[in-house]
Amino acid sequence: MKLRNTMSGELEELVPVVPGKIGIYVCGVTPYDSAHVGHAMSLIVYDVLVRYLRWRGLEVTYVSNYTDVDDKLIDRGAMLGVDPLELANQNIAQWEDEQTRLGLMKPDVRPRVTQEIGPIIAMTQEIVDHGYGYVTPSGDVYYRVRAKADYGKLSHRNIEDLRTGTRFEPGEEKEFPLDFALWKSAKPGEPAWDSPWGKGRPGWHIECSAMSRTYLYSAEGGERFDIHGGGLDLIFPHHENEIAQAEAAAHGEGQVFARLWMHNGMVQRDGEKMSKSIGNVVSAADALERWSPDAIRLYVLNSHYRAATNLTDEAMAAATAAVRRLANALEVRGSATAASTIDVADTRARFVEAMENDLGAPQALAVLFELARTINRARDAGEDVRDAQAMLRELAGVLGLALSRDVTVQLTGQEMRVEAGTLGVEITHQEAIARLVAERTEARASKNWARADEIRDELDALGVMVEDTPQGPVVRPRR
RNA sequence: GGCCUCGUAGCCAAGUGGCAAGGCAGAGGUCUGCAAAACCUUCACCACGGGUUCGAUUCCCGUCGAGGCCUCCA
Repeated sequence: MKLRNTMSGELEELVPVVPGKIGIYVCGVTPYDSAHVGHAMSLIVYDVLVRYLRWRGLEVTYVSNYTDVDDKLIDRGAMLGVDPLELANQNIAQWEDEQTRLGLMKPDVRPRVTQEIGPIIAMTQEIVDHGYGYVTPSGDVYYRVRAKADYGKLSHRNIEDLRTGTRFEPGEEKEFPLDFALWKSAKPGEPAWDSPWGKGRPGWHIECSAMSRTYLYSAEGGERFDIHGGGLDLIFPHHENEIAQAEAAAHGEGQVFARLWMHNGMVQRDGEKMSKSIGNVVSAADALERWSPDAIRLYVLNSHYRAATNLTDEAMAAATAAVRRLANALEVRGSATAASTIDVADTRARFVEAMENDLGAPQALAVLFELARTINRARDAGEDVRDAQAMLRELAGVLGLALSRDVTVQLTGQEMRVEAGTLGVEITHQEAIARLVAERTEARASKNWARADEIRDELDALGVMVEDTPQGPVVRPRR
């Protein structure tokens, strides 16, 4: 598989550090507020990467963190009058619930800064010991940017470029404006932990260097792991600094740490940046309320992960309809009278080819749509499409699309299939619906079309539509 | 100001130096009691101006426009 490496800017073959295994670290959120669709997009991208690699037989260790103590959390906590650590807990709990609803796999490890203080202090000490960090009289510890000749290699900047516009803030004890905090001494009332430099807390970037080391370095792999991912906006300074810290701790100038850096593009809303000030931020909760998990995922996968995507209501409606199209191709209708002529191996090969090329989910999706059309056509021709449907379900599953999650309900003695999952809508009034559907079936049998149509309107009022198939009526949530 | 992306049909969005994927929407048709679903047909002068080339949407330069980073950000 080839992936675009931000470090080199080139497509690079993914060669596992340890054969057969892949270690991935993805930067998660700082939970000072609810998560939004941008966070969802990011995790969907890496979720699909992990699913794909596992499907291809690799043993993947997937780590994604929470930065649960940080300036913004402290500020927000103070504003709301709540304990910042408690605020983080609440937002993490909400976000984890949303992640589950979005169909995101749980990472193998979800480390939190507050639970990794020991390893963070240890790494900070190593950086200081190796001459890349220094301690100030107030008990802050800074990273000495100028100590590292290749600082800026990820974001392709040099220290002179970066220095433009920076200056010392009053009261800072830095040697150089670009130096960044590894450890911050505690102010009164702030969350704090004991350290060799007094009470304090970790700086922003150190946690990821320390936690990826804890969970992804291995005896065979040494001081490196395979993939580090996150949003494009994290390239500088966050990821640049992670590299600097990890390499300083490892006492190396050559590239160690993550072998391949992946960055996903940003989600825009109606062509504009999502921002609090514009008031156009779509929260994960908003998104889950309006659109199905599959529609959100399909929307994300429809564009390449590195590109910025433009979230519009129309695009989401299109994604919703597109999900339905795939789900419809999985329905069993009629009985087959002929063997299948569909080449599922070819479909699978084209899917793999698309995914191998820098996670080409848009093209992989196109392969699925083509398969759906082929299935529908073959089904109409009376072919046995079960193998093709199984392939469609399998490949959609690799992308994390659940497609239909049909439930069959047995009510008033009549079996009726109710498809709910594809639209993420709960079906209510099941008994009334079942009764009306049964009555409509009778009306249709006696060619009482007026009554049949009237019942359709009544069902519409209950939020569902009824579709007649050779196997009987199917009830779906109304669009 | 510096670094870096991107500008493709009504909308979302792939992609390639040699007649432009896919989805949604639209139009016509088949099927259906009617619908729905499905199938068939149809729908693009690839921002603009130069250049390189036998040939560019694809490479290079410029213009305009959008976005990211340079301070917190998925």
